[in-house]
Amino acid sequence: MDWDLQAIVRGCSSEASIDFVMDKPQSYNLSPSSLQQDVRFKFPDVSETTTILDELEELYKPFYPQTILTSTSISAPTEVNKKPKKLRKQRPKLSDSASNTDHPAAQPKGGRKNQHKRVVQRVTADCLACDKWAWRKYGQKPIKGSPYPRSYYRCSSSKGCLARKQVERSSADPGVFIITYGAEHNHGHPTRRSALAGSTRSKLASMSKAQGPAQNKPLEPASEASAELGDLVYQGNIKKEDENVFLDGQEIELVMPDLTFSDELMFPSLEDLEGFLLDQFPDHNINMSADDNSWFIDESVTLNGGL
DNA sequence: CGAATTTGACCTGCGC
DNA sequence: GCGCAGGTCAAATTCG
Repeated sequence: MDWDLQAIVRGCSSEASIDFVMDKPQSYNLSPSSLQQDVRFKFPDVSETTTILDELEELYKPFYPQTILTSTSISAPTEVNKKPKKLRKQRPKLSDSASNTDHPAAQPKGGRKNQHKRVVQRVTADCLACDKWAWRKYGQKPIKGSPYPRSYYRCSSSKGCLARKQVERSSADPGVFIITYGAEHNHGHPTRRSALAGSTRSKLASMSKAQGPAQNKPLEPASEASAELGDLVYQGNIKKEDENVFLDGQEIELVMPDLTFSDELMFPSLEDLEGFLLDQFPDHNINMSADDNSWFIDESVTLNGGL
């Protein structure tokens, strides 16, 4: 068996779930009492093994609504102390706004202390639009050693949200964008409907603009404007020989863990769970049954090519 | 006209 | 202490 694919890896780093062609049609079955991850794989060159739930939790922790946080690493939302309007050439000392330190993410500006609890993702341009948060660009800087500038975004979904993200095109692979998330949202994850009504400017407009006056920019605004939380994407060739699976010649381990966790911990309401599923399985049809409290995700692969 | 983006200035941390 | 680099601000600009 041998096929080319674009594997959508859900999670990050060493271990995650992956969508790929199955010999037999497969469906995901998630009950309200447990979420069962169907597939987990591990890269052989990574020694430390964590569960996919750890990865997912780590990945999404900064974006959880405060009410469903399971970790104490994220403080309760605090009122943002808005600094007084600054004059162009007379900005107040940052030490003046000492109350900003109430929030862990409200570190002094311009510094590099705000780098704890960061989530880094590598995504392709196709996957930049997976994020359902609304982001507003507030800066762009050339980065030493990289031909591409880094763009800075803050969350515009909620007033006072301290969530930040940086989007940078990989110098090694211009087709890959490196997204770094910092701070955390102090509000709930927007539903798909609300996200669609986001505040960002039309991507098409930016795209057309990118092809116009700003065409010499290293990083097109269209790409950045849609640069949102996405899945980690591996593009490669998967081969299956007997019981072994190889990704670009490297053997990967496929395991079927029996992992469960309480949805009550993760999703305070059915709507949150539905939103989560829609985000996690955007290419699947999610059938929700109120009778038996089950969610069925029809299998449809996000692959290029075939057998 | 309001909102998002652009872009130069400003601020801070870090290395030397 | 100084300079560099990264991160943020906010006026100007652009766009729907």
